[in-house]
Amino acid sequence: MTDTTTINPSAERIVFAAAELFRRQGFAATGLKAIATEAGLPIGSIYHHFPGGKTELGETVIRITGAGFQELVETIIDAGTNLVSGIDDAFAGAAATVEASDYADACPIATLALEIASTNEPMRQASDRAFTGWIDALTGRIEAAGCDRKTARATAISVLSLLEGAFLFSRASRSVEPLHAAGTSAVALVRAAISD
Amino acid sequence: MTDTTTINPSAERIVFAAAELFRRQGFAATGLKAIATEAGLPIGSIYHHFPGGKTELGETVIRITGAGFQELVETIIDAGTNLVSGIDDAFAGAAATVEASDYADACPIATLALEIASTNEPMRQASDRAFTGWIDALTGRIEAAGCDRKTARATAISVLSLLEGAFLFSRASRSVEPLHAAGTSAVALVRAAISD
DNA sequence: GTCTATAATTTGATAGAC
DNA sequence: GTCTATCAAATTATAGAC
Repeated sequence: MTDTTTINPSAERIVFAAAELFRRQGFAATGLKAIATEAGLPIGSIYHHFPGGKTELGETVIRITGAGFQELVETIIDAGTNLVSGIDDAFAGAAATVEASDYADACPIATLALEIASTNEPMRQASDRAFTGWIDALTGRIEAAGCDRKTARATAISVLSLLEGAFLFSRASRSVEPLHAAGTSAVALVRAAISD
Repeated sequence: MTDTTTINPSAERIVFAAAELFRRQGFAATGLKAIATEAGLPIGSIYHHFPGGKTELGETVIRITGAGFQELVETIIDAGTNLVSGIDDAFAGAAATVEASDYADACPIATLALEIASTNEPMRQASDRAFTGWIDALTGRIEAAGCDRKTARATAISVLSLLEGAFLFSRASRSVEPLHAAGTSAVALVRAAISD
C-alpha cells in the first residue's frame, strides 16, 4: 500500500475507516473486524490490501493522516495576512474543530504514536516521519519571517508542542480553554522569535 | 479501592504493576492477566480489590500516578532558587528521566487519557481531575511570583501543554531535543508573565 | 483474602473457494 | 479482488473452592 491517489477504492475506504476509529478509540482498542465493518468489506480484504496486517495498516494511517493534517495547517497558516495571525488562526480553527466533534477529533496520530512508541518500531518511525514533516514545514516559515534557523526550529517545536499538549487537555476537560491559552502563548513565542 | 496508605499490600502491587504496563503499552493493549502476572497474583485478586474491573483499576492508576507526578514536579520546582529556574529544572529533569528509561517513561497518564477520552467517562473524569490538580498547583506558583490570576492560569496551561507535547515528540523521535526546546520556551513564557 | 477454573467473547491472522 | 469460514490465542469477567 503505497499510493492513495486512486479514487475511493477499497484500500482507501479501509484507511479512512481505520483512521476514524484509531483516532477516537486508539490503536489497540480497535479491531480489524470493526474496521472492515465500517468500511463495508470483509476482513479478508484488509489482508489483501495490507499483507503486513494491523501494523502495515497503522503505518499507512499515520502517513496519510499525518500528511493531511500538515497540509490543512499549512493552508490555514499561509492564508493569514502574516505568520503570527496565521498561527493564531490555526489554533482557533483547531479549537473550533475539536468542539464541533464533541472533543473526539483532535490530533489524528498522537494517540497512536504514544500507544506504540515503545512497542512497535515500524509505526514509531512512521509517526516520527510525520512529526518531522510538521516541524520542518513550520521551521521554514518562521525562518522566512526573519529568524535564524536554530531559533526557528526550537520555536516550531514549541508551537507544535503547545498544540499537542492543548489537544490532550482539551479532550480530557471537554473544554477549549487549553487551546485558546496555548494559542495565545504560541503567538507570543513566534512574535518574540521573529523580532530578534 | 480508596486509600493507598497501607504498606505494599496486594492492591498496591496491582496498581503499580498496572501503572507501569499502561504507561509503556497503553490501556487497551495491556491485559489484566499480564498485570496479575507482573504483580505476582492471580487474576481473581484484581477483581477482589477492584470489583469495577479494568475501568476501576484504570481510574485508580490515573489518580495515584497523577498525584505522584504532581508531587514530583512540585518538589523540583520548589527546590529552585526561584520559579523560573525551578521550571527550567523540571524540564531538564523530565528530559533526563525520559532518556534514562529509553524513551518509555514520560507522562504517566497522557496515553491513557487520549485512549479513553471519548469512550470511558469515569476514566476521562479521573484524568481531568489529575490535570486540573497540576494546572491549579502551577497557577498558584506563577500568581505568587507576581502575576494576575488570569494570566497565571493561561501560562500554567501553556507550560504544561509544552511539557506534554514535548513528551510526545521526544518519545516519537527518541530524542530529548523537543524537551529542551519546550523548556526554553516555558521559561520565556513564565518570565514574561511575571514581569508584567 | 487467595487462587483455580472456566465461560463468553473477541482478537489478529490464514486458507481457500469463487 | 472479494468473500467465507475458521484457527489459535487472548480478552474481560464470573463462580466457587479453599
